[in-house]
Amino acid sequence: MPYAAGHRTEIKGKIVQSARRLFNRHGFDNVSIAQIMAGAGLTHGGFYSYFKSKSELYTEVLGCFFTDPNWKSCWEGVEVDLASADVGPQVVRAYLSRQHFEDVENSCPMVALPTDVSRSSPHAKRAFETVFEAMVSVLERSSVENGRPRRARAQATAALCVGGMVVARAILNRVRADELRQACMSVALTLGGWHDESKLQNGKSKRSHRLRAEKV
Amino acid sequence: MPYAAGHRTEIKGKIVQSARRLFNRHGFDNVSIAQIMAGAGLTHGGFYSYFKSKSELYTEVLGCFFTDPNWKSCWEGVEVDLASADVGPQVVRAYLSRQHFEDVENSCPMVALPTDVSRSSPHAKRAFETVFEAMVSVLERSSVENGRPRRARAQATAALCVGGMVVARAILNRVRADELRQACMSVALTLGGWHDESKLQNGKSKRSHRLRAEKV
DNA sequence: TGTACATCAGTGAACGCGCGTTCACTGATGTAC
DNA sequence: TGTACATCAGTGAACGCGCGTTCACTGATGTAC
Repeated sequence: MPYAAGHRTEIKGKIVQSARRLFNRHGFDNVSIAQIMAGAGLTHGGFYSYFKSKSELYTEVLGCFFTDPNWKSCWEGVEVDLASADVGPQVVRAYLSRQHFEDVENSCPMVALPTDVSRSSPHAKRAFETVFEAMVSVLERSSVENGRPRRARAQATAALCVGGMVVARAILNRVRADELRQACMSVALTLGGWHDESKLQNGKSKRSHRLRAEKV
Repeated sequence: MPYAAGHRTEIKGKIVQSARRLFNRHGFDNVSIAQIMAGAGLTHGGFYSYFKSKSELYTEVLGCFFTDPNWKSCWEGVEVDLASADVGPQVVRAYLSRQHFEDVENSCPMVALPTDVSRSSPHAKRAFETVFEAMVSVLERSSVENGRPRRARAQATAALCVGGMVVARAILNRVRADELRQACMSVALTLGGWHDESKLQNGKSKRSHRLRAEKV
């Protein structure tokens, strides 16, 4: 038996990562199999020994983010510790960060590909749902009790994070995009109970200043 | 001069409407010019006497919704009166309604096409921005003063409406999608100051019941 | 250690297809008389 | 009212191109001796 045991697994991983980068940048339909395989250092012909079809790749790519234990590497430099009690505000800040806004290639697929998924197979939608539920679940566990249902708040917070990023990337004016991210971040932090209301009213607290200075 | 004066304007409108329906359903890239022209009752060859290129159509299609005085027709059966003082909650309810969720063809392009736009030309992004700003502006004017900046709240509310719909359409489970819309609607109404907080805590008010009965 | 070999990962030519775009032409139209 | 006509909206064949997918083949690999 030629080739080491883990060879195919390793190559398949390279193909998925190449596809993830290209899909994030150009969408499902504007990426050819030849491009994906070239990104993995291969030629197009070998693709079908790894996947039944192009659309089968969609599901695989969606699953490799957020639910993947290595997802943190996608946001290098942004600290998110899933074990921390502070994970809620950390996720919100990382998700709506300038870094995530700019790094389209390593973006969360919920930001880069949601409408592509809504036009895709039930398999892709299920994979998307899993990623979204994982995010809601993290936010829910971390949110502060305030009399309103935690789950509903967590769902709205997640939708706000995704929506804020999707819209910020679709508008032309960069200043407005930044303003939108900040507005969504502020409201999202309040929803989870991680933000002092007084800070939102005047924006003069230390934390607000720090956030602005860091250009988060 | 053969053909009446308004003939070309009328036909151009038909092409744009056909494109809007097809783009909403399949995205920019999965719709051919032949399909668009067929939807307007024409053949593909005539397209280039109306538009310089396919991508020029994107801008035109984005502009025809929301900023268009006739946009209301897109949500038949959902009452939204832009002159009303109550326009904020009306827009939120209509936007996150089941009807809007289901009627992909006549959907707001911000829900159906945001990632397509983020990969498109600056022209398309500017058109998207105009639509989004129009929505923010309506929400801002209608929102209730509560000590926090109205504009930031309006921006977050709009992002929440768009994000909630985008995610709801991308997940498989219909019940979860409904749950998500409701959660986003509830939070969005609170953000604008149009919702009694007490109603959110137990969901037993008349209004909550009416909303549920109407399956909004 | 060196060599011959079976395996199978990867190659690239070929397929049918539909796309965006162009253009010479057709024929429906309102006008002039 | 009826007819001949100039205009130009719309047609459809044709173009080059890149796509997803297939498949006969090549050659790199680890193993057996």
